[in-house]
This record gives sequence, C-alpha cells and structure tokens, in this order.
Amino acid sequence: MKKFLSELSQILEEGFRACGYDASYGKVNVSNRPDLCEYQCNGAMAAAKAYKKAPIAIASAVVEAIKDHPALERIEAINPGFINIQVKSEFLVEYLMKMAKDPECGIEKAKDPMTVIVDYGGANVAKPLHIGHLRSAVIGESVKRIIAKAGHRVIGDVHLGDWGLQMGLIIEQFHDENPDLPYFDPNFTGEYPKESPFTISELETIYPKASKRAKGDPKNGVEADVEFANRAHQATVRLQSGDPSYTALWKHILSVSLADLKKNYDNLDVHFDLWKGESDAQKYIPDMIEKFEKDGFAYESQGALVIDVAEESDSKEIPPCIVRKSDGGALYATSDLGTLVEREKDYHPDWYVYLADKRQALHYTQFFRVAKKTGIVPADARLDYIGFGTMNGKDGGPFKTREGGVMRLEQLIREINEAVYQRIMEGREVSEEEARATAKVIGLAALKYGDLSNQATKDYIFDIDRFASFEGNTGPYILYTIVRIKSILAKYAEQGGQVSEVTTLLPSTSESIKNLYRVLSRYNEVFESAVNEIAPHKLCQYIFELSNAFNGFYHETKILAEEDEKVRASYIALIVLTKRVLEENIELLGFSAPEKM
RNA sequence: GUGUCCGUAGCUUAGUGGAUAGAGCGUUGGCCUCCGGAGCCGAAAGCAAGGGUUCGAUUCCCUCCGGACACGCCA
Repeated sequence: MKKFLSELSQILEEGFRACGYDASYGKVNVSNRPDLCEYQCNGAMAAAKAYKKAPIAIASAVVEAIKDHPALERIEAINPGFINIQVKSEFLVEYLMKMAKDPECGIEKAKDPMTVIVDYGGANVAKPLHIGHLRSAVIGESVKRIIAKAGHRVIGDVHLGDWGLQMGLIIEQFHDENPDLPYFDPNFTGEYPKESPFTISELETIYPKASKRAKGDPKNGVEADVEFANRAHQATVRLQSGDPSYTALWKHILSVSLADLKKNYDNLDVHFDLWKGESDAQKYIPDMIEKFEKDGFAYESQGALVIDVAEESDSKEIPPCIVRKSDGGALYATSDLGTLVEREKDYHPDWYVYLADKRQALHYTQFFRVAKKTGIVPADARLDYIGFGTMNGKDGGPFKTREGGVMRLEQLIREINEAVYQRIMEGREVSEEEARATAKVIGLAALKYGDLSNQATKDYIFDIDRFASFEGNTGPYILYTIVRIKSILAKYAEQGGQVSEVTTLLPSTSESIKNLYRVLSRYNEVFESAVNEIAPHKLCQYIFELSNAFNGFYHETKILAEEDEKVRASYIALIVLTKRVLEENIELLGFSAPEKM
C-alpha cells in the first residue's frame, strides 16, 4: 500500500508539473509547525534556485493550480516559500480504512525478496551469556524480524565461538582434574561414553579457571602457567586436526553448552534458525586459502599470509587482512571467510547483516573487502555491519555488578523482573504467581525497549530503575497502553458489542482524534525508514508517539458511553487499529504484551 | 602518534540544510460523579566553543576543547 505522504505528495507533484516545474519538488512532509498546518512542502524554495525565480511566486502558482483538489481542506503559500497544507478528515479516514482492511496493515512487501543472513548472538561455547551478549541478541533479533516483515527470506545464525584456544584450555583443565577418564587414555580403543562427563554448571567453572591459569592473574600476583598454556595450545591443535578422543570430548562440551544457550536465548525470546559455529567453517579453509594464493590475492608478510585491502579513498591506511598466522593457524577473519564460503554454497544470500560490537569495525572492513575482492561473495552482494555501542552503567563506565565483575545475563533478567514485580505488587491486588508471570513479560519489554530505543551505534546507559518504570518512554508504558485498550475491548464485548469486520471510521473535528489518525497513517512510512536504516529505535519512537496519541484521545473521549452507535463503532474500530499497530511493532521489537498488568 | 565515532535542558535521549530543536525522568502548577490516575493538560530549562560555505547551519566543511574506541598474527 502506498504511503500516505506519497499520496499527498502526488497531489503537490501534479501542481508543480502543471506549473512547468519538475515534479520532484512536490515532496510533502509532516509539518514541523503543527500550530500552522498538518503537512508542508518546501519544494518551492529548492525550485527557486534551479529556476531563478522568487520562491513565493512558485509556491503561489502551485497552490493556485491545485487548491480545489478534493483531498485538501486548506493549502496556502507562506513567505518565503512554504506551502502549508491541511487535509480533509475524509481523505485521512479513507486511507486508514484501506489500512485496516489490508492484511499487511499498509506495509508494502519487497518486490524482489532477498535471501538475508543475519549473523548475531555471538555466544561462546562453555561460557555463560553475560551482558556483553545482550545487545547483539536484542538488536539482532529485532533486525531479523524487521527484515522478514519487509518481505525478505531471513536466516538468523548464532555463529558460535566453538573453535579457538578456549577449547584447548577447557580440555587440558578438565584433563588435569579428571586424568582417569578414557578420553585421556592413549591406549583406549572402545567407544567413548554417550553421556557427558560434566554438567553445564561444572563446565562453566572450568573455563575461567583455565583462562586465569594460562594468562596468570597479575592483580592477585598469580603468575601465568606457561607449561599449561603450551599444553592447551597443543590440545587445540590436536582437536583441530581431528583427534577422536578430543573430538568426542568437544562434542560433549558443545551439546551441553548448546542446550543451556538455547534455554537462555529462549528466555530472551531470541530464536536462531541456524546454530552454526566457527568449527563448521574449518573444512572450507584449506581450499579457500589455496585459491587466495593461486589467484594472487594472498602473499607472505612477516611469516603470515595476508591480503591487501587498502583502497585509494581511505583516509587512513587499512592494514592488510591476515588470513593465516605465521604458525599456520587460522584466525578470526579466516573463520569468518570460511563461513561465507559455506553460506554461499548453502544459501547464496543477497544480503548479509552482521551484528557485533562497534570496536570490531576495522575487522569487518577488512573482512568485507577480502570477501568482495576475492570473489567469495558476488560483487553485488550487500554486506552490512551494525556496530553497536557499549552498555554502560550509571557512572558512564562499562556496566558491572556491584562487586565489579561481569554480570551474567540470567542475573540481569532476574534483577529487572524483580524490579517490575515489586512495582506490580505496589499497585493492585494480584496473586504472587500471577504477578511473577506478568513481571517476566513486562521485564523483557523493559529490558529490550530500554536497549532498542537508543540508536544502536551509540553507547547507552543501562538503568534498571528507569527501564522498569511504568511511566515515561519505557517498554512497560507501551504495554500499559495496549493492556488498557484490551481492557476497553473486553468491556465492550461484555456489553454485547461486536467488533465488526467491516471497519467504519468517521471523520472527526476533534484534535485528539485527528492526531491519532495522523499518527496511525504514518505506520508504513516509519516502518520503511526503519528497514532502510536498519533502525529499530525508530519503531520505539513511533509506538511511544502512538501511545501518547492514544492516551490523549482516551482521556478526552468517552468511548463505551458514547450514545451514537456509529460514532461508538468508529471509536472501537480506531482503538482496534491502534492496538494492532502497537502489537505489530512490539512483535518486531521482540517482546509481547500481557493480558493484564 | 594516526584514524573512526560522539558532545543536544540537572539527568536519559530523539531530530532536521529551512518557520518557534521534540520527548521522557526530575523540578513545578492544575485535572479523579467518567471505559484502568501506571493517566491527562500546563510551566521553567538545551544544540561544548570559534570560524567558514549558504538566502538560511544544531545538521555540511575547518579549527579547537572534552569523551569513547580502534590501530597485522585475540575473538
């Protein structure tokens, strides 16, 4: 469905064309001076330069040409060259009715659907999710849903960190603690056990121990255990070269860890289509490297194999991308490139979206350039990297626990749910069980909305009390508005009201109703810009505005007590549409509304 | 050092080459015979600083101050 502003622009474009000017000057925007008009067109001032005429003369001529158009309530040219527009309420209402009847609610699906891979999550095997993983999961999930809504075929991949030195560290540490297990018996020839030798909580303690041991802990005067670090390195190599005993152990690590990660992502309402990891890319690497060398892209530099990625337009020299370490090992970029080879083979995507901390910008620049330059992806493939900012505490520094450690995601969720729970219990009387369940739903909204309402690329301050507040620009406030509408509709049904299939909206002179109409009419336009800019925060901004518009309307209109049946039906249709738009948006953001709160 | 990004009200933050920079929290003044007052209506308060381009700059360019981050064998 066409955007409302496009329909309006079309009228102005005709005006410009009729007066002999280029139609493109007829673009209409929402007015930034609502006291003067609803919509405005500033094209006359731009046209003035091109045609060397006074802007007001152009504006006046255009206004004269279209002033009798049936959609327009009022249109006037104002110095120095603004064209101010009021539309007829009928015109707006007609548009909203089309929108209400449209199964897509006005949103236009992509004409040429693309296959898109969204790479987000970035969890590591054997390490619990912590707050550093929150943004990738939350933003990535929303981006994935937004792109899917736009009509593309989207595949979300968690892309696990399951292959580096960390695996060797875990294996060696586990070896030291359980030397008698068959995995460490060189003479063992039987089948390795199907049962995992450790639980997830045991596994989670192993890595931190091993990491500290290998690196040392200078703060506490612990020296690095070099011998252990070497063994871990060797274990990694052994695993990577396919040793059966270590592979068996690694599979246990993977499966135990995966089950736990799935549980945690489910709690966040984050779901991946693929649970691929770095290990899956390994088998593509040797051929890929060989091809790099054969095609003359890769060359040796200081013992490593590198590919130049510098371009003339660079304001700073971009260092070459290392694809093989001097010890022959693979690294970050290598594994990302190998993953691309696999994805091209399996899905041949038109578009890739990567979500990662913005500190990795250089890596993605190099990686993308290599991918294009060497032809791993076609020249017209779209490669996007969304580098998001850091989640900071109230002090402006990276978010920490009270003890100064890294907070686990589970704990963060517990804390925000607790804050919401307390808030619910302050209010009406509900059973503890119900309050806990509701708090979980609201808590997730608080958490996600708090994150998504900021521009992804910026750092932001994470403040549980603010996010979990039921007032202001928060997730709970949006949910409250939806719940309020649900409550009205439930009461309406109780009174025998029918929410009709045929939507009849009536024109109105009420400012609050017209405002709600106008905000609703912008849904598809806002959505489109959220897609184009990959910007979930635009949706947050919009639903906050929509909630405010609804609450303004609600406050001054008696809906159920309205005596004129047609007017009442119109109000019901209006709030049904409002609820629908709000619910579609929170779905895109990745959370949902409870029945009561 | 080089480069990237960012400085918007007391705090947290939107936004745009165009009219009077938009919100939320906090502060403050009103509104409950009414469908959920977890709400609504008001007030005070802001583009770090200085230049330039432009009819017009918070937006584009330069300088400078402040902050975050990155800068070949970690991921």
